[in-house]
Amino acid sequence: MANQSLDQVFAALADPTRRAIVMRLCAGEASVGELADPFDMALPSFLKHIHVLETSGLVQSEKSGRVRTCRLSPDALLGAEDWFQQQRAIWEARLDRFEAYVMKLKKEKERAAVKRPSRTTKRKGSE
Amino acid sequence: MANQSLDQVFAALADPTRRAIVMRLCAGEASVGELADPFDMALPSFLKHIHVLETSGLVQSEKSGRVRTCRLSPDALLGAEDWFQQQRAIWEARLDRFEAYVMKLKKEKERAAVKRPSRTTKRKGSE
DNA sequence: CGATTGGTTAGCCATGAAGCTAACTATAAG
DNA sequence: CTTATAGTTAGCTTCATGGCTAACCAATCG
Repeated sequence: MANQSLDQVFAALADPTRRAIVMRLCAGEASVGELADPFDMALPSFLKHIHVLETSGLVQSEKSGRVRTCRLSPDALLGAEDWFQQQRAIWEARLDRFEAYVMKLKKEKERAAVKRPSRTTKRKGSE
Repeated sequence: MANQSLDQVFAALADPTRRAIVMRLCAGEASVGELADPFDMALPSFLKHIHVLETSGLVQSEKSGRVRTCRLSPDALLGAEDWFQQQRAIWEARLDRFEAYVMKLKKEKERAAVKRPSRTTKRKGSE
């Protein structure tokens, strides 16, 4: 469910047109026509992008009269951002452990160097 | 250039298999075989995913002997995370402005209510 | 050397994504 | 009522993606 959503959010953001739309909507809501204006693209093609953004949950829209107004719905965006932050947390934890490991190795090497100087300490550093 | 890269990074992350690989690699490097093991997928299919991750810049790999070892290269990941943070910054700035605007409206309405009480104040709240 | 393991290449297929035009609906505007 | 505007639907083409099998290196192991 959340995975499904991540699939769709990332897929939606993989397209430069759609990223541009999201960026535009960050600055405030807009009608389909206003959104489509900067793009050299037929309206039906453009509408598909809007639809992709809607089904990904990144954008909501509502029609009043003959104009459809789109706004960003930031939840999906935040969800994706969370994913990055989780990965980064894991990554950084690992780096810390790795660094600690390297420091340990270094100290052991120093101690060994004191005990028996001049020996090409072979390091078996497979991760 | 950076846009091109964002395209590829987001496209890479739109696939659950590839996200799983990235998550796995956050915990440390691994060989192609180790990475492929949890997945019920033919090796050539799996290799394509690895390749997508490599061309997106998310993963680096190097072959020694007959085993190819993959590691995460966090730059692309951080680049994508930056994109989110920029959008969020813009979004939040807008929200602040919007809130200020609403507060202003509210105060004006209050002042108006004092001047001439009992009148259905029609709000022209477009944006 | 011969067999095994780990990865790779080539090529096929089905599906989906991204673009288009043409034609249609429905609300404003004159 | 008529026309223009804003969006929508249908249907087509083209190309990319994700999966497969079969066959092929190239290191290791026995």
